[in-house]
Amino acid sequence: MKPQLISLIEDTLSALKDAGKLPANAAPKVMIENTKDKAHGDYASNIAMASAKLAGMKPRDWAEEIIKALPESPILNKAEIAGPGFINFFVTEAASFAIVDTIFNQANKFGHNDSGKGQKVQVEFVSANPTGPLHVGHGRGAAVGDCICRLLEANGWDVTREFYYNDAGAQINNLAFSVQARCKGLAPGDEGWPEDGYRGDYIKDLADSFMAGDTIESADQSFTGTKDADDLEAIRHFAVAYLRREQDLDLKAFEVDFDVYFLESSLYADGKVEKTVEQLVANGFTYEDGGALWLKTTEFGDDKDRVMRKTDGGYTYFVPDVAYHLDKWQRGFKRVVNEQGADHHSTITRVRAGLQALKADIPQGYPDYVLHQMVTVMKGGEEVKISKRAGSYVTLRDLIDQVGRDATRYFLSARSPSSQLTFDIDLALSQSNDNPVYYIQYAHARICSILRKLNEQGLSWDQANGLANLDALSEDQEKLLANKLARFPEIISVAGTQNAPHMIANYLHELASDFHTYYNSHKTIVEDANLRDARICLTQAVRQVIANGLDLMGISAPEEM
RNA sequence: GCGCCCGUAGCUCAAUCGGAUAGAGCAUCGGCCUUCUAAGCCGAGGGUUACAGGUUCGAUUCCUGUCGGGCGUACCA
Repeated sequence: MKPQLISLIEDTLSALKDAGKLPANAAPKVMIENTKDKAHGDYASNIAMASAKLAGMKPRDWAEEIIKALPESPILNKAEIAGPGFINFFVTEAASFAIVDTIFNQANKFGHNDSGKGQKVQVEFVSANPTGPLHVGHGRGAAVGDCICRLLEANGWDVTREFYYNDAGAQINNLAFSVQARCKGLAPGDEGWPEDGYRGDYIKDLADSFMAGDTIESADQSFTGTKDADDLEAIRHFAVAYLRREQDLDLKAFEVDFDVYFLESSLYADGKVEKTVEQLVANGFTYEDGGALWLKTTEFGDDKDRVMRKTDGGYTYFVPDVAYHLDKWQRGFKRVVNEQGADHHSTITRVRAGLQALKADIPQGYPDYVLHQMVTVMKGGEEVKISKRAGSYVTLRDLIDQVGRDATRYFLSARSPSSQLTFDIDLALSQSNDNPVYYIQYAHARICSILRKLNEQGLSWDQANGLANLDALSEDQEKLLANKLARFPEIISVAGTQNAPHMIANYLHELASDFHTYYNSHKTIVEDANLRDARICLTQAVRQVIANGLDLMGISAPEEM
């Protein structure tokens, strides 16, 4: 509907140019907005206010000229001036309800577009270190990241989901030391317990499993505990495999799948880290100081240079990160989105600086980042501090077990990623019936029940007859619903370009609300077969759009509740 | 100190990259089930959008400053 109105206005403007009322070189951008109040019509445009100066007239007078010059159109009932110079468009019923037919034709593809043109995009998300089970913060990353992937796919992109495992480096050493201490019967606080060791109970479970000689089967490897508490290398391998398996189970419970699990250790094994360092040195962006090798990140907007190679010979974390992103680029991903927690935002400058310093013709803003703010977990009216090392945190799997996958996904992705999020466990548990996700799912189930009820009454739904009788829909709420349905493609487009999954949640809630209101005031199964078929068409279209929207969030659309 | 994110109803959050009277949910109060699922609907109260300026036809949105909160500011990741 919007594109049609835009071209209508563009035609009008060029006619006005021909008439000499607008400079021929003027090219105001025509924008059509959704109205909040139906007294303002179905759609509105600010074109008169935006181009009044060009025409040398007052906005309202100019709006008058534009309206007079509007050609006749089958989609338009009337257009009128309002407020400071808005032009409000009142669309015909036929034009509004045409969306129902479109929805049936496109079914589960309704709302999708091909603006991505099948180009490759890689989305890296979660990327938790294999040093413990996934917690709520990872859950937010998983929910938001997966939803971004689905949105990109709906916008025509070829998406690769990728998880980067930091299975090398100091944190892993720390993990190995912690497990080894447990293997030797030590507990946190004991003499000999590693400083900053991981204290969680899962470390003890892990150690017990190692000492029992268990075999761990994870995604791409198998490793058996050697029962030798002095064999640190074996402990390290075992611990990483063990925790990877745990995280795989967490993700499976959340129904988040990845196409690629990328191991940091492989960058070392393949010599990619060394190669990256050599290139940076060759390009003259490094220097030695105090026994360490530094990267001149200040030449790329950082406030101080950063250490690449420590005095102990090991690389700092961002060096393999640069190598990793070079690898992404070389794999042909012209677009990359990294979804990660805001506590890691300092890596952005360093990774981008490193990529620029490689002189590999990688664009300056590469890669894109979506940072989600911290999740505060409330339980018993108190904040649960998330600390992996202290072992006190709410795991993602706990949450899914208690609240359910759908509700967990909804809570974690229904808010703007840039806003801090409070996850109140008690609220999610004790008032689970008030979870907003049920409100949306209930609308879907209700619509499904209409068809069941119809069958019980020995009636059937003649879809073709309904489509032929859409003009029987004369209620304001019906037109409101149709117009809301027509907005879905726009929401997908905007949410996709802005990496804003929460817009889908908001839209679905609005649509469900409009439907519930309609459902309560007008019966769908009425005597008049034409009206009945038409109403079922409308509600089934609503059902399709709710199902499509929930699918974008990775949430199920139940047929009954 | 510096950088990033944020500040909207009692609480948790929206507001489609500047639009008309700032919206939902929870909580509070009052109505609606012999009729398609009451996990629902209808209504009421609740706001100087932290504060002060600026930009323009128009600002919750953009700019500057102040205050307040979170995160970062490692030869941890």
